[in-house]
Amino acid sequence: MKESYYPQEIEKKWQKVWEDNKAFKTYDDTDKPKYFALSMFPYPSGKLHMGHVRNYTITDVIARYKKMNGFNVLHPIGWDSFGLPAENAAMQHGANPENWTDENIAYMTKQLKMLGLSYDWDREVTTCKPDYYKWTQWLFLQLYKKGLAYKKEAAVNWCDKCATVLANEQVIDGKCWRCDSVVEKKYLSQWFLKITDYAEVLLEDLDKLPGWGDNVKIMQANWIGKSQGALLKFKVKEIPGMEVPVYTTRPDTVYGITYLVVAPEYKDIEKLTTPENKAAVEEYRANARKMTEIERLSTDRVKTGVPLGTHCINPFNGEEFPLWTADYALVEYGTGAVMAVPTHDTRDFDFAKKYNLPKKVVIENPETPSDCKDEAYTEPGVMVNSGEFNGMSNEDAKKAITQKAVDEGFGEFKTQYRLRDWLVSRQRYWGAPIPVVYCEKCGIQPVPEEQLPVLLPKDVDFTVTGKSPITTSKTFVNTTCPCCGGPAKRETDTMDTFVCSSWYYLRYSDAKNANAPFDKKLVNKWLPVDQYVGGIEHAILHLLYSRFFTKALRDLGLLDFDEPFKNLLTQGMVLKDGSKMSKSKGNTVDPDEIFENYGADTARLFILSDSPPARDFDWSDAGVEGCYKFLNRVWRLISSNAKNITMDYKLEFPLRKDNDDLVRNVHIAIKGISNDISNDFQFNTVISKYRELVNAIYDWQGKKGELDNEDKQVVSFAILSLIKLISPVAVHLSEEAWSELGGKTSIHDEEWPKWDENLAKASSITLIVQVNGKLRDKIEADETLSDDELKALALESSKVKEFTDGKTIVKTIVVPKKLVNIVVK
RNA sequence: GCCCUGGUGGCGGAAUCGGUAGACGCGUUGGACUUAAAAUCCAAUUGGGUGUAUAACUCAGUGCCAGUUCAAGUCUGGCCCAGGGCACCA
Repeated sequence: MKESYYPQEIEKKWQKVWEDNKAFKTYDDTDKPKYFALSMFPYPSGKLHMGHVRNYTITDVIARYKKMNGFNVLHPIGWDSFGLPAENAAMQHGANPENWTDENIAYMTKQLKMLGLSYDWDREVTTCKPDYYKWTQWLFLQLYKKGLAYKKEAAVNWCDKCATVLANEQVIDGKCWRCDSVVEKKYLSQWFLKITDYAEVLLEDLDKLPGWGDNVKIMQANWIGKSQGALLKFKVKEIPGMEVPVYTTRPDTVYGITYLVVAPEYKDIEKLTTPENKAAVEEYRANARKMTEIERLSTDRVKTGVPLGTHCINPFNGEEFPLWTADYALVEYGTGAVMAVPTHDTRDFDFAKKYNLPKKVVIENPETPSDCKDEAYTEPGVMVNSGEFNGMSNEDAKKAITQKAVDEGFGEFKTQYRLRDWLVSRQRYWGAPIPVVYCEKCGIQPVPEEQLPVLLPKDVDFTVTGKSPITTSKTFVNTTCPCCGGPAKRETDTMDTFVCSSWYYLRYSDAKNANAPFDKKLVNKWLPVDQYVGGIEHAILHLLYSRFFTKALRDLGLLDFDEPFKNLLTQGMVLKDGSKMSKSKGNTVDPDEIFENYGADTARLFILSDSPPARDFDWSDAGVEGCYKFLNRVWRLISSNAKNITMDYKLEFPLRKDNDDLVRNVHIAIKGISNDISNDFQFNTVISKYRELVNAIYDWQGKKGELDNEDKQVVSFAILSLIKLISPVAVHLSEEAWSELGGKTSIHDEEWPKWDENLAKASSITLIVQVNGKLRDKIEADETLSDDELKALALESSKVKEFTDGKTIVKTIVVPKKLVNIVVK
């Protein structure tokens, strides 16, 4: 065995062996329990960044650990390879998005292999390949048949720079998630997936996910935004037969309504406007249209509005109140109309104050009644000025008032969600074509399944601006109607890439299936994913869409489970100098350089070492250096002992004290490391424990001269255990060392070491002695001593006596085998 | 404004149930080895104080203020700060 560590050479050597042997291929039929470990698959942007390295290393260590613990592990990888960057690159360089993508995949594949990741490459999936997107299209058609995909004209988010529409989930603070440009509203006819049908179950089933962090679950719950209230209908005084319905969560405040607001885009607004008010209303609406979403939704903007001239009648008390339009009412939520109660809603209060609209208190705290002159009263209280409901608590009144509305026919109980349907069409080339055609006679026609895939055309001009490159194809658009055989036009929109990524994890169970997206038996065998690892940025987007897909496909009978990801680990970001690594800041670290200078094992060790996986990780060059030194230290420990180590060692108890202590340290390490991995994958403390074990072996060795037979058995046990423990992280070093020491098979086929509970603790205990809760002495004691004996031992201590002399002992607390606290006065 | 997460040495962080605060590492300082350097190894490293200064001892200390307890980084109440999410959602 060579004396010094030479990572570049051994890493290359073993990577080739593993590839040639298909060392990490997963077979479907074994008796072992299954374990599906999955990283969120990458977009092939060009090169791996450190966030990828962190993500894939975490999952790889988990996969390897589970394999050593007897699981049949599925650990695949693939490419989320449709999307705008490829198309933009093509436009800039006159290239083809497909070539650009293929080159990136080839390069990144090489990097993944250099990292020593244990993927089953036979299950690789690539969403931009026809053998994959055929099934994306097929699934779209199944959703269409079920009424879960539909086309409608709606106000949608438009990003001018990306020249496409966006889903609500892709608009962050009124800006495009990808390019940060301000998003506009446009009225367009677009394809939607009916995720709102699943709003309730998507919310409820969050409770079935104890293996997800609360932060993610809360974010999803907020996004779904369930609220319960009432739908109330108000007759319009001036227009017989016309009603304005409003949704409210505060039916208890109906007696306090003093006006009603409709959104500027409200569908009946023109009917509700009197001729005298028409000009002012038109002008107000025109201004509202001009505003960006950001301006419009800013909460610190002064609220504005204009009256329509008409009035509604409050069915509860017969009062009349005016109708206004104001842009603080949102057309997309509820009915687009709001009943305004300035006394008990802060927004209505602001508006009423500005326009001098009346206020009427209907809820009061009896102890501190407020006239609501200075601010709205939004706390619970007792009903006043509310007819038959006076004296009731406002919480009870919500129900009672709604019930009255139900009984008298002007309202109903209503549950409202903020979640909107998922807009999936994109006016771009590089995506899965939406498989429908438009026929003048027959209307929208799905492409027959046997004609799938609808292939992306190649005769495309990528340099066009203002329209999707796909529309420049001479061969794509014109087709025949599958229904009447007459001329028809293909849909030129492609699908949001998030559609492709909403089912890729299912495809891994049966990646090569040419007859179906996946076999039902196989998908039910491997799924749900046991451990999913990825960035928090997908807390809503990908994770919500995937949950929706899984439930929809279950309802289509394609699979039998209802949640795709049993456990979710959201890893923190990789930072450098306290801020996120980015090209624009110039603080990136190139993984290739790290592999070249230190090797993949160092990179893997370091990326796991300093922070727990869920927390942000600050990259430091000194830290990498430290990990490299540690691996050298491990290597030297092994190589300098190579001649003393036998694979078939035997420990014969009792051992001499120093040897017994080393064996104990090994068991303590096995136990600690196993527990840390089981407990939320705390790899940072796992690595501390590697170091402690290595230090312990060095210390032991430092006190020895020539090793006798017992020493050799003990050091064999210690070092071979160390190699196993470190093998999921230092995958190459451990393989090389194992092989050099005479291992017949791969270290990665070994079993995880087990600990003996009796040996996984120190041979004696350190008794902590406190006086009045303060540490005064530590005494080495035999662990068999009883509580009384420990107490006596503590009282004998001279240090304790200094603090107890001349005082009365009030009581003594003994924590068995650990601590004695003497309370004195 | 609402919700979530966090706040521990110079730094990253550790600390099953409330029971030795600061594991492990980075950095720093001193030393050994060397002609020298690198590498390696050894030692010190929360702050203040007493001190025979290489010993030994002592007080304070986990964002702030209270509380519960024999005992609080850990539990309770009230604040402050940082990061993240949502936000005119009626």
